[in-house]
Amino acid sequence: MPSEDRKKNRVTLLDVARHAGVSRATASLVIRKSPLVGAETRTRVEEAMRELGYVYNMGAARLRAERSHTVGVIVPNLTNPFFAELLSGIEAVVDSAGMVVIVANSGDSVERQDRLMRRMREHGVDGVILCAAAGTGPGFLHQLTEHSLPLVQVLRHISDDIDYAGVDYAGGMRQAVDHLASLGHRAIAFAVHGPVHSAYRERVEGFRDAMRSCGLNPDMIVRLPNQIREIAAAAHLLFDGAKQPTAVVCFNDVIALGLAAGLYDRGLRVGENFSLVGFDDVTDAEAMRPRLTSVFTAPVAIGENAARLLLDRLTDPSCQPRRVVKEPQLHIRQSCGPVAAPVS
Amino acid sequence: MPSEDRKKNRVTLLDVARHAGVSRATASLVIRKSPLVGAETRTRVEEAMRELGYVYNMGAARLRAERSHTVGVIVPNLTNPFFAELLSGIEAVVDSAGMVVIVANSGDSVERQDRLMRRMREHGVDGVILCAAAGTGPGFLHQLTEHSLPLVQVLRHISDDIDYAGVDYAGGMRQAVDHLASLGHRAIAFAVHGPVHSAYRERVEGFRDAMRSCGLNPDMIVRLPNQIREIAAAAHLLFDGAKQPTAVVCFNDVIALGLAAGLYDRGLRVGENFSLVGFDDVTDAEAMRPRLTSVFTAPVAIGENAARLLLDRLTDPSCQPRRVVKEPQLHIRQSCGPVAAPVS
DNA sequence: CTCACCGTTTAGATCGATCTAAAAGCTTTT
DNA sequence: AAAAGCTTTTAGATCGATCTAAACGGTGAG
Repeated sequence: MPSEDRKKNRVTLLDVARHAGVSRATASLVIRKSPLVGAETRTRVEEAMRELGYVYNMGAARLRAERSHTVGVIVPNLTNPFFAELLSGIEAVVDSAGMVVIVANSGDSVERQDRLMRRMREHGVDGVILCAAAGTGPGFLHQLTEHSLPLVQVLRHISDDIDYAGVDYAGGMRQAVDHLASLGHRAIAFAVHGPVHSAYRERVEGFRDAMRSCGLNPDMIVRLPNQIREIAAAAHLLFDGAKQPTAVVCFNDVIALGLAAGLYDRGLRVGENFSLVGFDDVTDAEAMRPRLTSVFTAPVAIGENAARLLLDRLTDPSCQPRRVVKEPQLHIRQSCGPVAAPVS
Repeated sequence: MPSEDRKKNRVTLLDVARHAGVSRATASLVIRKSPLVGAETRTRVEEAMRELGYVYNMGAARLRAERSHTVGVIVPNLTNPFFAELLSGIEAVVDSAGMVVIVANSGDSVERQDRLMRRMREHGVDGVILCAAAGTGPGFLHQLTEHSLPLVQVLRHISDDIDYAGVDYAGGMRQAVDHLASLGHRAIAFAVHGPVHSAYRERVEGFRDAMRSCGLNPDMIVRLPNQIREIAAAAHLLFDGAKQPTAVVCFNDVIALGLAAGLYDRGLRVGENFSLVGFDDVTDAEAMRPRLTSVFTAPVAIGENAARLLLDRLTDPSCQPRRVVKEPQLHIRQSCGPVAAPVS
């Protein structure tokens, strides 16, 4: 019977209102669960929505209300499992606040990051969670907040004036070094790779401070290839220096896994005549043999923290900038042992 | 007064037009790179945009043009590195088409998936890439496409009438089984876990078919715990049956890594007296020792395929449903060897 | 009887872009 | 000189919601 062939099948709020015998405004109030509307009217409208199969049009709402129920997330690398877990934590909290996540990958390039940030603003996101690309200056961030775009830094810290959710890398390094020192190790190397950003510097400085406060030489820092598959073959770099390490702290678990493989290839037995500590504690740490002792940095929890920080700021845009820094935790497994005879 | 700034300071297309001495409509044409507008006018408008610091308002544009430049992606698990790579491939293609990705996590629950899909429609996404939660019926998908929502299935195949990007799991299984058979293995188990969905069934059936066509018993299917950390301890399940396997094909690399650890704990030497083939070829396959022989399923490329499929459908919504099925590739490394003396 | 007041409902303006159809400016043809 | 044809520009309607300020019906106080 209803053969009024509308160009679009789209059901609008006006259709719902008419069907329920009220005005557009009232129907709008029902949707937004306003207490202003009478109980009987409410049920009538809700029923009409159901009968017509109405779907809310955020786009129209956002235009008027200047609220998009959308948050942007920019990370430097989506394939890294660590960022995947971070994203997962963010998504969970954002979703439960009834909002959605727009995700983008800066590939650690500031130019791309610039473009993406512009796109985020074009899409009218209510706020952005940013793991800044290496080389991002504080000016870039302040420029955004001055455009009154709520912003949260995650994992990489650029400016004190802007919310930040991250990890106490220095504390994590202290735990790793203390653990190795307590096993008798004195020549401990630090294996790094990847782009240089605030988290990188914090880890390196954290390692050096920890070594110094144990009275050990903090300068055995070994740079490895960025390509994951080249790490194993580069394990020899650990022993190219003057002083021969008996243990190594790794910048992350990717390096730890690569080095474990490379050390195995060189005939060393990790956990017996060489010790290895990872960083991040990805799920593989538990799966490899020997099980990897690693500093757990709880990426999912950090993502949740970042999202909560942003949601808080959305409700009160003028509150003081906050820092939420999570204490990591050393998970001791099998990859470290007492210091053994020096290796040739 | 930053909140007031937001309203007052917002530069609209009208401001740009006035500043350039043209009408709103002309300015709009310039933005959309229409050939209709004169060269001199174009540069004048572009200059005005730059001077005023104009940012495009997608929200307003979408309302009128019914195009949001947004695609939804729903995956069953964000923390799984495999899906992270998939997402990465999708994001790259979508981004280079000038659109953005809204990502959501169904947690393999059809109820959540239902909610998320509704939210996607509320946000007016132009299309959705869906890795359907286990238990999703074809009716759910058809209901969506009948609402004229462009849809692409990825990795899990529910309906033939809807675009699909995935992997030839059966072909991958054939390669894995053939490889083991050529090494002399005749008692080959298949280790599975996780929820049952189309990809699950395809892998299981692929394995069974491959075994049958080698004249081998296809029924040694061993179910392992879903929890990653429990897999290693469950390795004994492989040997609980009547027939003792000399090799195992794994449902994915997560299982392979877990079993490798568990077999090591039982004193078996993978690649020497027991053989192991993984599936997916995550980056860790290369990093573990012995290096894992695994079937590479190219998640990034599949994500790219899915995104391209969706973009094509957006430009021509009425084209025939297509299937893009990628052929996986067996990466032979060190975890398989010739059949050895039966294990006790 | 009027007025103020309450909870509820509504008409009409509004957000910032795009679309449509027509006008304006120019050249070329009749 | 008028008509026709082309390119370029524009006014005004429009998308589907929210916001504002006022109206509405009913009650109780003055």
